[in-house]
Amino acid sequence: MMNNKPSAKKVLTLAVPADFNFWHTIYSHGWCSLRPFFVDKERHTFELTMNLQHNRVVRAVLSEGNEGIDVELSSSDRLNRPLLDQAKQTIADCFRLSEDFSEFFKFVNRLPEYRWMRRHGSHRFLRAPTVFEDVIKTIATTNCTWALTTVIVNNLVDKVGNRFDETRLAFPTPEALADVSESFLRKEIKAGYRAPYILECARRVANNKLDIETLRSVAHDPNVSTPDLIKILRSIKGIGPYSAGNMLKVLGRYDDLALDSWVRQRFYEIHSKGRVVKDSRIESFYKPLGKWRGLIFWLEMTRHWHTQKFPF
DNA sequence: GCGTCCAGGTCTACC
DNA sequence: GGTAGACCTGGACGC
Repeated sequence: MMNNKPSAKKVLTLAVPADFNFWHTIYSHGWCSLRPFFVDKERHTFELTMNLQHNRVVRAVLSEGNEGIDVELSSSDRLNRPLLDQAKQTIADCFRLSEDFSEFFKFVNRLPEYRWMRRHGSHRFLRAPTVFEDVIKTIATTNCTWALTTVIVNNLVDKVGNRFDETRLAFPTPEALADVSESFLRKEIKAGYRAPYILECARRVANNKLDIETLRSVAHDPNVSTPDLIKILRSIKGIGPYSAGNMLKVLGRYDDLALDSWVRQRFYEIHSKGRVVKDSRIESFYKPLGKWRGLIFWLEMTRHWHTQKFPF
């Protein structure tokens, strides 16, 4: 769908919880530097372009306001009440504004070495408008440099995404991705051996064989165990132990460390004077932190990012 | 300039 | 169940 002439605009403010920190949430992990997200360091705004109902593409420019998140919405279509509500809900989901962290704060408050996490405000993992987008981006992070991840995601958005205007596009829908060929994903998107994984996931979602968008609510269901949730995630080809752990955090479960080479290196620097240690050593180090260990681990590894407004 | 290594891993075959 | 090898790409590094 071509939305070349954005005509409708709407300005509003989203209320935020008391523990919310706008920039620390945006820089909670690397997602903010992957399109369609965009950090404008000159204007101090955060942009996202999203697919909404009936294939409409809406752009949101967000900034830190006195009363919450100031939002400027643009669309080529009339921003009627249902579209407006969906845009607000999508932004709230990306920032996970409805997630209650009071239990986490009580937990870290008992631990002097982690008490700073209560005031820090980077505990809400930024996530994409859809679980599908989070999964495809996670697959794009595996076994490659961050530079290649950026190339893959940029190509997906530029070549398969829904257009908002000349330069801004939303992430491809499962239906759009399901329609491309494996060779296109390999050669044009540079996804390499990940191509069949991306394609299979898109086709399963597009054909209603995988109900991926319910996973956010499933993750908050206390009756679903983490091993069961991992089993569901691992059923998606291309999602291995690291990717499942990363997805758990994005979904809202924190009892997995999601070890990759970057966090391992950070652990070595912080806790073993740069000396390489076994994964089991890292696991046992954080085991006493129970269901919050994945979150505490990540916040500790990335604490240095937040000494500046734009860490990367 | 060229070759090699490895990076924010996963899958499959084989034992 | 554990492990070795293959897999795309591109940047860093040594020569």
